[in-house]
Amino acid sequence: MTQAPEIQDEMPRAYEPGNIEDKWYRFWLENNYFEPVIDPDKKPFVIIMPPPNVTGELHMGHAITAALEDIMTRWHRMRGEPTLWLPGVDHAAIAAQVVVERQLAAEGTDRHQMGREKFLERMQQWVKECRQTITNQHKKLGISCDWSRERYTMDEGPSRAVMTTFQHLYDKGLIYRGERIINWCPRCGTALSDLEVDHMDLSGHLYYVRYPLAGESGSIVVATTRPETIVGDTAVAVNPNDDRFKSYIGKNVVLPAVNREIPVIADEAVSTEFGTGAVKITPAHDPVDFEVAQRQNLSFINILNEDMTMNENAGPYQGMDRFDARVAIVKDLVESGQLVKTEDYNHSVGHCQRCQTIVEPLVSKQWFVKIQPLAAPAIKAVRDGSIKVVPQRFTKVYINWMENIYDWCISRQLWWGHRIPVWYCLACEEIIISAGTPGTCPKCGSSNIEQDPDVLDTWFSSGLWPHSTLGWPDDTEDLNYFYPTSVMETGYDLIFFWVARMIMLGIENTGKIPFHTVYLHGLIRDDQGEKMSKTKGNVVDPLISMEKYGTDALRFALTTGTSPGNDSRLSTSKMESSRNFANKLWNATRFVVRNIADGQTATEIRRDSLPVEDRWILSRLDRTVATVTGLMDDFQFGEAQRQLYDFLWSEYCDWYIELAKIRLHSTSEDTLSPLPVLVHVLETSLRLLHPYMPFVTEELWQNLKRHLPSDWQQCESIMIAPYPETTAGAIDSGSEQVMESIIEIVRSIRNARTEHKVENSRWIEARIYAGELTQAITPHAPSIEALARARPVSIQDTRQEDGGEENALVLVLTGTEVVIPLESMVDAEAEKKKLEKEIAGTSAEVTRLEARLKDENFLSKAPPDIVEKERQKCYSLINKLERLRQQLLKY
RNA sequence: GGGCAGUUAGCUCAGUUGGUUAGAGCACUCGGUUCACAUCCGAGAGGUCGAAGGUUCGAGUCCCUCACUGCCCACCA
Repeated sequence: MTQAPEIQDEMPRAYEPGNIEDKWYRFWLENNYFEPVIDPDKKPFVIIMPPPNVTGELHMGHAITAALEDIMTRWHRMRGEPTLWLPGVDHAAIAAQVVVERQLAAEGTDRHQMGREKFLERMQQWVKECRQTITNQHKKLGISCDWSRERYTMDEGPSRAVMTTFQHLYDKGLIYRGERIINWCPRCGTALSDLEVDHMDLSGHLYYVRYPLAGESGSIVVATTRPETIVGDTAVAVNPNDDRFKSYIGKNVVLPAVNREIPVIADEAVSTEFGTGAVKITPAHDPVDFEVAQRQNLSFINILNEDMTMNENAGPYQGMDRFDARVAIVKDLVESGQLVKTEDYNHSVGHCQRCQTIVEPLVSKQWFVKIQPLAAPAIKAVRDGSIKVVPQRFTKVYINWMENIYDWCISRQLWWGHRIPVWYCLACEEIIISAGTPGTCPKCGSSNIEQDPDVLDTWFSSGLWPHSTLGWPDDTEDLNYFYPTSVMETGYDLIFFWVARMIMLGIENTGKIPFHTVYLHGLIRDDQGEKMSKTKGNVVDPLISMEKYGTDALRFALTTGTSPGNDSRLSTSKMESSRNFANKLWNATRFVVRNIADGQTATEIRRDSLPVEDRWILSRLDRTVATVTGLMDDFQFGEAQRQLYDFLWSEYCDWYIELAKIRLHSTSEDTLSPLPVLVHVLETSLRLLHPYMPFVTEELWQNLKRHLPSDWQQCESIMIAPYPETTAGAIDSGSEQVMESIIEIVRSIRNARTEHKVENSRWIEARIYAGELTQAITPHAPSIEALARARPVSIQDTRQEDGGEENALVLVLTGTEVVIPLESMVDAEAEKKKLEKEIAGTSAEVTRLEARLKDENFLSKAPPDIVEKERQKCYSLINKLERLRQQLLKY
C-alpha cells in the first residue's frame, strides 16, 4: 500500500479544496481502490459509464452523470460489493466529424481536399487530444471508475464486437441493403436515421397548383409546400370516398413545367379535410408518398443530386439549387396561370441534428436493420419488469416508441466511424461480409473486390457498449462476472438513441438484458431555467466551478434538490451553499480534533450511562442512517443528501456540539467526556456522506482517524471503509422527547431575550416548571443556562402561585412553563395579544383533534398507532391550552 | 394530433405505500468580534400547496375536469 498523504496537524480556519483534492485522488489511484476484486461468492455492482463523445470538453451534463454514478459506485463499494464502474469514450462518428470539419473550414480546407486517409489521421489526432482532456476532467471530478478497464468504441475489442454483430445480424436476415427513403443531410453528405433529424416549425407557403386533365377539359388543384418537387411527381392521389374527385380517378393529368402525364389514383392516406383534398405524390422525396407509391406500384423519380442541385429529371430546372428551383418554378407557374393561390403556412421542417442544415427526404441505397424482431424482446424485458426504469413514467415513453419503430438506417456516407464490413465483388456481384479484409471473392475467386465506402451509425457501436466493453464476443471472465450490469445511468434524452438500442442489441447478442435498472437524470439548466448552450453563452464550465468552489461543492450542488428524471437548475447560490456545507464540516472536525487529547476517544461508548444529549444524537444518527440508506436504495439521492445535510448542520453542529462544549469546559471530575460520542457521530456521518463529497470527507476522516481506536488504523481510506448500518438499541425515543423539550425551552428563552431586547452580555434568571419532565430535565439546567444565557435556572415540578411574577414573562410551552423575571416592564397588552393568538391557534387544533377522536369512523378505520398518536397530541395540547388560558387571566 | 411533466414562501426547489399546526437553500428584517466556523451564530417575517369538483375518518399527496408553462413523439401534403 502507498503511504497516505500527509495530514496537517493544525487545520486552517477554512476548507481549501485545492490543497487536498489531487493528493487524495492520486492516493486512491495508487492503491487501486477503483478496481474491483472478483469474488464469485459475491454479487457485483456494475455501472458502465455512458461514453462521452470526442467532440470537445466535458460539460455539466457529464458532471451530473459523473456525480450520480460516483455516488452509487462509492456507496456500493463501501457496502462490500465488488464494484465496477467502467469508463470509456465514444468516437461519435458524425458529431466528431462535424467538429473537425468545422476546424478544417476555419483553416480554409475540407475533407475532400485532404482525402480520406489524411482526414482520418487528422481525426485520430483530434481524438487523442480530446481523450486527454476528458480523462483529466473526469479525474478532477474525483470519480472512482476503473481506469484499467477504460474502453474506446474504436478499440480492437469493441470494433470486433461491431463487426461480429453486423455479420450475425446479416446472416440472420436482420440486416439488409435496400433502396428506401431516408433523410439526407446535404452538408454532411450522408443519410441520417429518423432520430437524427430535429423538426422545427418554419414559416413557409402553401402553394395551390392546377394540374390540367390530359386530353380533356378540367383540372385538379393540389397544394404543396415544396413546389420544386412537382417535377418528381408520379401521381395525384385523392381519397377513394371523396365524391368531389370520384370521376377523376383513373384519368391522367399533365404536370406543369415538364408536361409529363401522371395518373390520378385513390389512396386512403389522403385526407379529405386538408388542402384541396388532392395530393401530389412525389415518391422519391416524401416518406408518405413513398409508402403510397409502394402500395400503388408507382414509379420513383429522383430529382436531386447529392449536393441538392436539381438533376437531369428536373427538365428546365436542372442544375439549380433546390431552393432556387422553388423560386423559379413558382415564377413559371404564375406565368402559365397554373398557380391558383399562395397561403402563408407554418410547417415543420427536418434539420440535421449535428449541423442544422435542412434535410431532404430521398430514396437511396442504404443498409438497414430490420428492427421489429429485435424490438419485441426488448419491449417484453421492460414491460415485465426485468429491466426497471427510474423514474417509472419513462417506461411508457419507451414502450410506445418501440412499438412504432421503423427499420433503422445504419449506413452513413461519412469517413469517420466503423467501416461497414462488406465487400462487393466487381466480377460476380457477390456481397462478402467479413471482419477482416478478404483477399478474393469466395464465390468466383476474383480479387477484384472493393469495400463498401460507408461507415456505421455511431449508435450501432454504442448499442453494444454494456457487453462489448466487457469483452464480448469473447467469453471473458469480466463478461461472465459483471454482465448483466446493475444500473445504466444516463440522461432521459438518450432513451431512444441509446438505451433502447442497448436493450435490443444486448438481448440479441448475449441472450441477456444488458442492465437491471435504467436510471434517467434530467437536464442541467442555467439559473434562469434555460438550456445551456454555446450559442447562448450561458454555459457554466465544470472546471471553473471546481476551481472556484471545490469539486465536492460542485458535485453536491448538482445533486441538490434533484429527483430522477427532472430537470434542475445550477446556480451560484447552490454552489455557494454546498461550499459552505463543506466548510461547516471542516470546522466541526477542526473543533473535535482540537479537543482530543491522545487516547481519549479510545474508550468504548457505554450506552447505558450516557447523558440524554448523547443518547439523543446517537438515536438521531441511527434514524439518519436508516433514512438515508432507504432513500438511496430507492434512487432518491437528492433527498438522501438533504437528510445528511440537515442532520449534520442542524442537529450535530447546532445542538450536539454546543451541548458538548459545556461538558468539555466542565471542571468537575464527574463529567463524562462527550468526545467518544462526538467523534463517533462525526466519523459515522463522514462515511455516510462520502459518496456525495469524496474529497473533504476523506481528508477529515483521515484527520479524525489518527485519534480513533486502533482497529480503525487498519482501514486505509474512508472509501473502502464500511458504509454505516443501523445499530440495535440506538433508537431512543425517550431521549428524543426530553431533548425536544430542552430545545424548546432554550429557543423560547432566546426568543424572549430577543423580543425584549435583552443585551447579549446580560444573563437573565429563568424558572422552569417541568411537570412530568422535571426529573429528566433537572440535570440539564447547566445546559439550558449556557445555551440560553440564563442564570440561575431553577427547575421545579409545578408552578408556585406565590406572586413575585408581577413583572415576569411567562412562556407556556408544550409540557413545560418558563418564567422569566424582567427588570424592564413587561408590556401586558402585547403579551396578552400574543397569548390570545396562541390560544386561538391551539384551540382550533384541539377542536379538530377532539372531533376526530370522537369520530367512530376514525377510531374504527384509522390504524391504532395513528389514533394513539393523535390522542397523545390532543392531551398535551389540552393541557397546554389550559395553562395558556390561566396565564391570560393574569393579565 | 397524441403523450408526459411542472404549477408548494419573493426566487430555486424538496415533500414516494394518504396520517403532527407543510420544509430547505437563497433573498429579506432585527441582533451578534463568547476561543470550530462571519463560507458563521441567534431571533424573526413570509405559503387558503394553480382553479373547481370528487374519494376518504383524514388529501400538497389518490381520482375527474379545467387553466397556464415546458418537454417528447407524430407521414396531413
